[in-house]
Amino acid sequence: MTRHSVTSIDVARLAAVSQSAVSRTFTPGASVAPDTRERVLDAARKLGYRPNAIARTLSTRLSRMIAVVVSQLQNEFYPVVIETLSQRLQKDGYHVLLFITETENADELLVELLRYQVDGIVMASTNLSSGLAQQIAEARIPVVMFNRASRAGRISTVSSDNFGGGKAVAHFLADGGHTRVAYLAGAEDSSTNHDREAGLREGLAERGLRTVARAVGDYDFEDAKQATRELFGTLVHSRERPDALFVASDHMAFAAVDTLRLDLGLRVPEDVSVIGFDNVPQAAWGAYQLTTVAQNAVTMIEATVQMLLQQLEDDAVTRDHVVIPTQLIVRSSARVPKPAAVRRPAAPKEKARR
Amino acid sequence: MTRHSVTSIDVARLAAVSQSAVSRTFTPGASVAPDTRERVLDAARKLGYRPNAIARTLSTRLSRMIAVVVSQLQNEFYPVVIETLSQRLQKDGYHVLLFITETENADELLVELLRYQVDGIVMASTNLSSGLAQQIAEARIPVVMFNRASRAGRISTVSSDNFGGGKAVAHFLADGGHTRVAYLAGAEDSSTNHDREAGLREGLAERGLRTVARAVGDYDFEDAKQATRELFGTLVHSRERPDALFVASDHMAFAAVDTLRLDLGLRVPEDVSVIGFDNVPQAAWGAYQLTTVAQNAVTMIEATVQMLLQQLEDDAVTRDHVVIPTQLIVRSSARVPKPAAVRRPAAPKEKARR
DNA sequence: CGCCAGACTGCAAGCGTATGCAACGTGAGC
DNA sequence: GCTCACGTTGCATACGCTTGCAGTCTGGCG
Repeated sequence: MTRHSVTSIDVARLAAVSQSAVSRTFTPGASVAPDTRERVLDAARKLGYRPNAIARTLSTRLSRMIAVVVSQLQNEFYPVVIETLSQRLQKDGYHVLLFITETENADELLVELLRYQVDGIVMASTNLSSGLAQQIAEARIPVVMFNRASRAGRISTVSSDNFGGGKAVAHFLADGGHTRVAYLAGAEDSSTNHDREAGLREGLAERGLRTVARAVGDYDFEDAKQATRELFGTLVHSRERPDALFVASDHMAFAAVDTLRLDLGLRVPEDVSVIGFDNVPQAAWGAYQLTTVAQNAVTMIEATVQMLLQQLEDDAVTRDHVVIPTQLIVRSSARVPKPAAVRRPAAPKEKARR
Repeated sequence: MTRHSVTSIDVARLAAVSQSAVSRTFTPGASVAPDTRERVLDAARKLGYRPNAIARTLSTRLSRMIAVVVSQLQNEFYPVVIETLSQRLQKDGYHVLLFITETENADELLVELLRYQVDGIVMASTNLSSGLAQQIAEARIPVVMFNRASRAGRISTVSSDNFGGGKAVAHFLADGGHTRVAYLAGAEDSSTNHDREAGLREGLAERGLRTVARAVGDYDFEDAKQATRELFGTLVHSRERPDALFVASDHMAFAAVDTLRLDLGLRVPEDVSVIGFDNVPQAAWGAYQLTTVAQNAVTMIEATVQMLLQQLEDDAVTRDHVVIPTQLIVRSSARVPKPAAVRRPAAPKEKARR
């Protein structure tokens, strides 16, 4: 009465071979004579045999499962990431054990997760205490931090060129004639937020400008609305009102645009230019047409998977930091520099996307 | 040199007890004397011992893993579902093995998945061949179809009252004085699409109306744009142009609104009322303010998990069909019936949501 | 004081597969 | 015809844990 109790032994019996032979026919690269293999496959088909991956894991110490830890699923960027990553891993025969954590610090979850003998871990927008990072390194299980730089230095990371992206925004805004740039920050303790802001500041500085205001949206939609009100609320009719807003994520940028238009009665981009970060699918939606910095999710994921697989292959935990270039996608939520006003070679224009 | 080679035997040795004792201290409800338990926990802590869930699974035949199969991750509804479901299952100590499939028919994936001895399966917006459904039933592993009615009758389902939702839309539109209602369909072979459309038709019929046009968007954004052009393209200036459009999902509705406004120069809702289905977070965004039929994801998931856990507990595969009520969320993408014009008790108004 | 129930504990047999090792058979090469 | 390499096979053990069973020990009760 147990679930699916057809084992390799049953198959062996029916095929009149040893259990080893059955195991071998299901192990790529093992030595089996063609006709016994046929006999085994026949028997397996007749009995509805499916190799037990759990038992195999126990024996080989390889589960072919990769843990993916994500927070921030409300951010439209992450569904795309999960989808792409999952399919990419499936292509290589790996399976995704998904963990969603509300908190950024996922230690307890991770401990739970390690029990499952996952072959590797991808942490997307999640941090790891250095203590646990240490433990994991000792357990020799490869980890890649996706879209986060680690504080615990021993861990590999894949991220976008957040600094460069911020800088590109600064140049674009400056070239567009904006002089009062505000920044709507994400989570203060995240490397993404930090780098994007630093890039913005440096880029502005290069043009003799600096940010005139700043508020924190914590990568949250509602918080971003509130932050936008903080930034603009009292200045709607003032000359001191910012004329541009760089938002640390598209997700928050939508909130900002809504608030500017509907709560505060400002026009985007006529009164305020808004630029986001991520280039989520919704940024292309007609009502927002968000100018934004694209993260190349596919490339980032490819790099992530490569790093992971490499480590698995070598059976060695290494450390590496890959930075993927970003690209400014120009739509219409921010005033576009007039060709004459461009002081540098034009910013890259939006490429065709499907 | 193996990964994490601390086993219960190591702990037993250090604590000077039998390996069984170690196992028992990590098995809730097992009989262990308080002081040996202490000794074991001490030793475990010293060695960094973590019970091996794989070995436990092999022994108990319970993996505490639930497979979740999803397609359509671009539809904003599913990230919400995955997040909620994942956290709900985590709460009960289950883990999510995630499979993303582009095709609606996920047979090959499922086979792969069954090797992992998952305790249960949730299929979200995915169909199962009846052959495989049969196999799974024989393997006695519980399955719940989420947001899909099964063709293979032996499987439990949880879905919204799609028919009722469609009907509510029909009444709302009719009461709003619309007379030329068009339908933008999802995937033709999906129960959701079928039921929503049937509800719409019946609701309209009750008001002496019927749909005047229909196109298929296949639950896809780009396809929905194209479908919208088909429906309105040649009729923009015609009196025969539909004055209302019911779209089978919010995801497609955004595409429809964009197309109507930007490609075709029509106003929403002044020229055309648009109503969606799902009530995804983006429906509340200022630029769309989509009137839509809410699916109560939390309730649906709770029902799903209950059905699953119940079956696991009873160790029996049962079949049940739960239908969760839907609710019309009135925003401003569709003309609202004037109080005087309402022929029935007013449609439920939008509730406060956070 | 003897007896027994009950709480602990350890032993050992699984759970289903992988794989090193030795045995076997075959054909090639001489 | 003999030897030997090599491809194939089966045996037996290991992977790390759970759990039925039987034994030990304790305290309570008559």
